[in-house]
Amino acid sequence: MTLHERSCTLVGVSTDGRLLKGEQTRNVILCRAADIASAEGLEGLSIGRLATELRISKSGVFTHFGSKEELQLATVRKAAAVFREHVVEPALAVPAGLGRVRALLDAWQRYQRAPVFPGGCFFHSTMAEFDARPGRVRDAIAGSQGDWRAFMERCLREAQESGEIDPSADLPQLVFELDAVCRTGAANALLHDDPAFYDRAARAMDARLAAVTARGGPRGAG
Amino acid sequence: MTLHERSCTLVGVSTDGRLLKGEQTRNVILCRAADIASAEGLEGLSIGRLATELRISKSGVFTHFGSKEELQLATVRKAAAVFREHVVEPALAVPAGLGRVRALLDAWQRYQRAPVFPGGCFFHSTMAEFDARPGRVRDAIAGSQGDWRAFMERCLREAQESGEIDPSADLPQLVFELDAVCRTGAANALLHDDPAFYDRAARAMDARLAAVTARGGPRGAG
DNA sequence: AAAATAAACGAACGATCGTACTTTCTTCTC
DNA sequence: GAGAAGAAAGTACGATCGTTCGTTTATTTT
Repeated sequence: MTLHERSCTLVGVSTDGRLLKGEQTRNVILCRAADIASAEGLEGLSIGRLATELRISKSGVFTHFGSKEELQLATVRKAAAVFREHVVEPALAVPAGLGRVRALLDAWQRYQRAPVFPGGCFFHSTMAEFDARPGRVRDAIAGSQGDWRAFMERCLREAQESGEIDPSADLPQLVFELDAVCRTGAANALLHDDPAFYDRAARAMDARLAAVTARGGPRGAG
Repeated sequence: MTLHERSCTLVGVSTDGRLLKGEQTRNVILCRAADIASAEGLEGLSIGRLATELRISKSGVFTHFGSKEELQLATVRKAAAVFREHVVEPALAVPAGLGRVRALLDAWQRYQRAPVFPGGCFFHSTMAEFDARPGRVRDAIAGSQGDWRAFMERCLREAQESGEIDPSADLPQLVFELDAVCRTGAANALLHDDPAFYDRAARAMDARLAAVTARGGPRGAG
């Protein structure tokens, strides 16, 4: 292996491409961290607890990240990857247009209902936790949140350009309302232990979408 | 003063009706506690920090509540009282009907924008924090949340009964959507430090209300 | 003003927090 | 398989957490 090849390898990856032991452990830690943080928040996440639950020494957990803030940032990135896997990728598997929009919203609602995170959507929890706490963690969360809305808007725009969505529809506004309704539905369902809120959210989302897919052109501000 | 009169006096109130010193202090503590919790969460709220900021001894703070959970519960009740004062009472000052509905939504949006809590709406923060954490605190938050939606629905029903709102409108669904949009707008405004989200929320709320106040009867699922 | 009660203090507890070390063991590379 | 590199353990630190206690100071009632 030449020097150039060597310097190009990723950290945590062995010479023959497999994952290094440390990288596997790091991943195990982050999976658990995202689970905990979805229920207890990113501050409730503690290195000692992580170590106890995973039967690793506290310093063993710590050295993977170097600081709690770095652990929190890595956890946010991990959660974003999980979200992409469960929601974004299923949508990308469908051709652009209204079908993809439907696939996206379906996958999103399935993700909210399914216990992929034990404490509900990771981003709903942590966004409320950090929205008034400036810093790198908040920025990371805000970034993920922005990416998500941008992706939703892109899917809607594709459907708009193919003529399946009213050309006069205000897409950022639509994205905002879909986001609001879906996340609030899931939060209420959890808080009141009542799945009916998922249905309310679904109904609202269907209505929003129906209002901009009517054949007869624009129909009010709806 | 008879024995009966004596036994009927409230705790923390002196014989001549004034507030006892302890009750005043307790109130000061709870005001600060609600402020902190709106930004840092009810778990981030710590007795030691409360004591330092208010220049009271830690034990002095503690004995007012007896446990952290009791402090959290008292803080939730205090925040609910503040919310009522800022949002519910201004609406009750207006005669029942569509006018009261408008007053309610106005007061609510003003409350979200104004820094009555430094960390945004207390209930948005704490609901996301406790929605997956069973216990008395979650029950208290869920109760307040339910009361709030019930009150909103009552105002809407008054307007419906007076013929100002479409009789076929699904009020619980409308309440859910108004709630979702308003709270998410405020949360996003804080997270991204962008007041435009308040306007998005306002636009969505106006549209929802307009859809059920149209003179020509029901117009689609809106 | 005296007696009774309430409120606040100050010190200490065990536990846990994040972080910093050194040491031991495992894993990868050559 | 030897040597290098990496991962995990172990221990200890200062700080802060919620809580308990006994004491002292304020306030209220008689």
